[in-house]
Amino acid sequence: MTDKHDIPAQETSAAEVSKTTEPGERVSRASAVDDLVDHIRALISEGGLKVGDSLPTEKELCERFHTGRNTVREAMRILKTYGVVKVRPKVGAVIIDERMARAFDLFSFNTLEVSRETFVDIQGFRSLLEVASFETLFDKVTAEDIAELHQINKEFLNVKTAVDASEIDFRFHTRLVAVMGNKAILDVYKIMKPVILKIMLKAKTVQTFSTVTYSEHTEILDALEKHDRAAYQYKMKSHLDAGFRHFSD
Amino acid sequence: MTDKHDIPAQETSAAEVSKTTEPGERVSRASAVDDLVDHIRALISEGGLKVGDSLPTEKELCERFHTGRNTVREAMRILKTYGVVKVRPKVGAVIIDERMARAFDLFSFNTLEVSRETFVDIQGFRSLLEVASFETLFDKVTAEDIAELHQINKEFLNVKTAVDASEIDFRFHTRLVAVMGNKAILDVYKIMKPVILKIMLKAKTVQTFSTVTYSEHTEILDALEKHDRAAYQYKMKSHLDAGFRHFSD
DNA sequence: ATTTGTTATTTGTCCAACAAATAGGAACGC
DNA sequence: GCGTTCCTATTTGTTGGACAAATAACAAAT
Repeated sequence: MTDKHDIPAQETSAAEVSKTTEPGERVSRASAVDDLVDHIRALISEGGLKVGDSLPTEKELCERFHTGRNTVREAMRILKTYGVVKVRPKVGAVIIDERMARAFDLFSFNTLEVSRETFVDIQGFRSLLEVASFETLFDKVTAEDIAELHQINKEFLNVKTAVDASEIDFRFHTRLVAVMGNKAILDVYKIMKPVILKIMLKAKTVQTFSTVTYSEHTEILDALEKHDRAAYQYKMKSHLDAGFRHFSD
Repeated sequence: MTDKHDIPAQETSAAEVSKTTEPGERVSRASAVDDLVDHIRALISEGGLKVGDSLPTEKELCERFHTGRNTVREAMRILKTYGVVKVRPKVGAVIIDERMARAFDLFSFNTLEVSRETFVDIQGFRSLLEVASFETLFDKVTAEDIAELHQINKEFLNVKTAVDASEIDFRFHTRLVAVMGNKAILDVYKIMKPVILKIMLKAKTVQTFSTVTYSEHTEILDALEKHDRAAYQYKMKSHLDAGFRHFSD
């Protein structure tokens, strides 16, 4: 159920009427808190507020949107959790942008194991971004890209822990995705980082990284450099599929 | 390791003491809400709770952790925002794992004033998700998918405004992406909705929707049904490229 | 068996009060 | 003038209580 505010859902039909009968007031379909979050977001966008600017105080928000302070506080709690505002007593709420950090926090949350479905979906996504994208990749890749990728790959050879190795592995794949020159795709890839790291770690030991992974990467780069579509697709696909071998649950 | 949800707040010096002096009670450095979030997280991991299991009611949490209900509610609001629990009246809080969707949400905050670069990137992304994905699409598509897609497409014929038409257009493409059965991909597609709608609206009038767009969709579906790769890629690619024709800025 | 209505429980919202933190100014001393 | 200390007003943090809204579980009626 789409109980969240992730879907704008215009729904301009003014069927029900606001109880407060304030002229020009929006009709609320969702909860008061979710409505308020939308209002505050609008306040930020339409007011052109930037990082460092202040939001109105809780009391002012209560008055402006005709709502209780607890509702305001729950809305602010959402924005705080999103990493969009930072609140301190007396000084109030100032706008920040720590969303990327928050995205990573979500999965360092050890309380919940990442589900197998999420793993499967993410690997499918990667397959699209790294295998099926070969057309764009071949189109845009430069000699500098290849050189940098080789550079990153070399770091496998003198790495100590599996965690460090998985970081390098991720850097390699991120750099590859970056070749496409598409910021939206790159951002999405970065958001998936925590899960991708878990996949990489689960599948490999340090030895594996410095031998198998290293040579697979090399083969992938060779195919990329030669614009050998069949080879690239085959190598990259089996490279990604390797992440699944160590799944049992 | 960012220990807190808000501000790390290093300050490990245990200068202050708990005022309640309850024996065995933890000394709280952070806020009551953050403490409670930690407690609930501990409750989840130590209790081995999985997706689908229920958490105690708000009242029980109040009693168990000696805190007020508003504090409990703010803590639950954090967990809800993390996508870790889903709360419904009467039923209470049930553990879920929607963290990936929430992570993608974070990044969907800038919907106002999209730059041309963003437009280009999003269209490139769509091209990957809808054109380059043909392998997966052909693999997973069913007769029901095709039927539903035709159903959605038919709605173009009796639509009044361009805004309504663009909604249908988006539904069509979303349903197509859903064929892949990958939740992560679908979530990403959904957060791109505001930008995609703008692209669709900018490129078309109502007439265009009910004629050109409708027939292009039909051709795409035919190619999809026949598993005609070349035709599908060509039709879909030119369909998406059409969105660019009306750009001038 | 299905529908309809009732009830008890749980979450949603609002209010009022007080505690804790602190920015900003006042008073003071040098 | 300049810095320090103290005070105060403002703002957020927490709690408890009250009522509304939603709804699962059950009972009653058809």
